[in-house]
Amino acid sequence: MEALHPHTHSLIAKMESIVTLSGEERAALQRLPMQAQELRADQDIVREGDRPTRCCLLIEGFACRYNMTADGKRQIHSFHIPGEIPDVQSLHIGTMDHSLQTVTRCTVGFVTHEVLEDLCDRCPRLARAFWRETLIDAAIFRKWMLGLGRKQASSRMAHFLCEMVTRMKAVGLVEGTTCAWPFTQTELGDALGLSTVHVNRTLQDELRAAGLITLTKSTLTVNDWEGLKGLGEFDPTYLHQVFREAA
Amino acid sequence: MEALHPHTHSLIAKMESIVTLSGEERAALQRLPMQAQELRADQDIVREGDRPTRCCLLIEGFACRYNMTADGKRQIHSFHIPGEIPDVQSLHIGTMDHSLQTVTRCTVGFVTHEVLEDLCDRCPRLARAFWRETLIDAAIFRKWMLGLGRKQASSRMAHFLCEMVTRMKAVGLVEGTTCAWPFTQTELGDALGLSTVHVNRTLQDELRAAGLITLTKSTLTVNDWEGLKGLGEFDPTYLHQVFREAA
DNA sequence: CGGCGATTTGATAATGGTCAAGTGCCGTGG
DNA sequence: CCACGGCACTTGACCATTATCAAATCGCCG
Repeated sequence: MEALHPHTHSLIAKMESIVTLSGEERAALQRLPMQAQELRADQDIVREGDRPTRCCLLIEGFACRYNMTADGKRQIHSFHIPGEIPDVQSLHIGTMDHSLQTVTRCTVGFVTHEVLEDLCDRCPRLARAFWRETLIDAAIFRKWMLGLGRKQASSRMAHFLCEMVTRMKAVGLVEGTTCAWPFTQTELGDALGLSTVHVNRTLQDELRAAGLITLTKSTLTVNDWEGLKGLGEFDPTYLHQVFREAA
Repeated sequence: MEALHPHTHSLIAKMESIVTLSGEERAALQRLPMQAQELRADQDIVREGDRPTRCCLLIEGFACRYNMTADGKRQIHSFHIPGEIPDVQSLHIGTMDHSLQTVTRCTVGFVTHEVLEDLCDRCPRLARAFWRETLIDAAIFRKWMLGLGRKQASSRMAHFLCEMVTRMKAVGLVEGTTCAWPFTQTELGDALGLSTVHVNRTLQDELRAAGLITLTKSTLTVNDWEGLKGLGEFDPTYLHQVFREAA
């Protein structure tokens, strides 16, 4: 059975980072019918205005959700890691008010609303877990808003790095103090409300110069977790994870 | 029966703006056991770090939720109007990651988690409606993030005005093109990520000068809805209301 | 009438944006 | 194997939106 759906490992890892699953619930997730698909980087999965009839499970790779202004500026409001269903909300809200896009090459699994609703009916605790996940999403938005509205570029950036490392750690994507880093500086800017130029300068002058991190095109190493946490005023409580904070 | 709980009128008006209620559901809401209380302006109802065992129904008046930076700057991430339960999420997320505060004098009704969970069990469609409400909340956050990260002060402000008028209209708080306006310029700044001074200048130089609005301490009149909408790039779809847009 | 918070206005400073140009890295094709 | 092309990153110079500091006025409530 399991062999038929190796795709659910990341889903289960993610769910277990925010709730405790029973054996039955785990089994139900493992049997979740889905249509797997490979996608290239920078491809829209659903767009603002769409009325999807299925949700997208991110099996492997990274994705983001964003909105755009009339003059073409983009604001990314969330990044998604393997195991997440970035658009569960489409179950309850018909029309997309934003777009979902791959950041890297991705493996995704499409699950119909019908299947998910059936799952929620049969396993009310899973329904609550999905609700909980959307609520944590909203909590992340709130902290980002605090940064966008009231913090300096360097602090905002440090907070963002702490958040991503903590979330990745929860699903086993961090090795010691190092993790894969799939984001370009342009994407960082679109998430932090900064220009690419300023992202670059902030990384150089505030984070790398202070020895807080080592960041290459594809890898992030946190050299001084306490320093980074302090600069970003990061407190992981809002992620409401079952297991606490990265080291 | 009804006489015992005149407090549920605004709740029902709000619920009906986002879902269609059956008679039974309406009755269940009307009988909702709660402890009513009067609160002064600018009083915290729950604080970041609390682990509340009840939710707060806003019966009359306006409230806001906010976070603060270490150096005391405040970011308001939502305003709440009568009929809303700003902290429903505490049902599923134990620890508050932000604070809830009155903006004006308020009448609130405290409903225990127990009572709300029982209500959700007995009326699954109401549970879904609450979920839906938290999702709309998140949609509002996303649009605010677009403003905070990527729009100019004037556009952000115009969008905010459009949003509030549209939401108030949905629960009958708008008279023609005029509504009560309970927010100070400092509160506006804390919501829009601007200094009070700049809020004032933006109102003067961009919105009033262009004849878009008339704003006094306590009243807002929209003189040019289309102009305001245009400036704010406002499209009410994201509010996912059952009845569309203000006039 | 007095007092205090909210609003308004002026002057100056700073964070971060824009424009421009150059470097480095990596995959592709000859 | 090496040259080419494109994209991401980097750096410099200049500019603009918005913050900060300071002070005056308005308006409401007691």
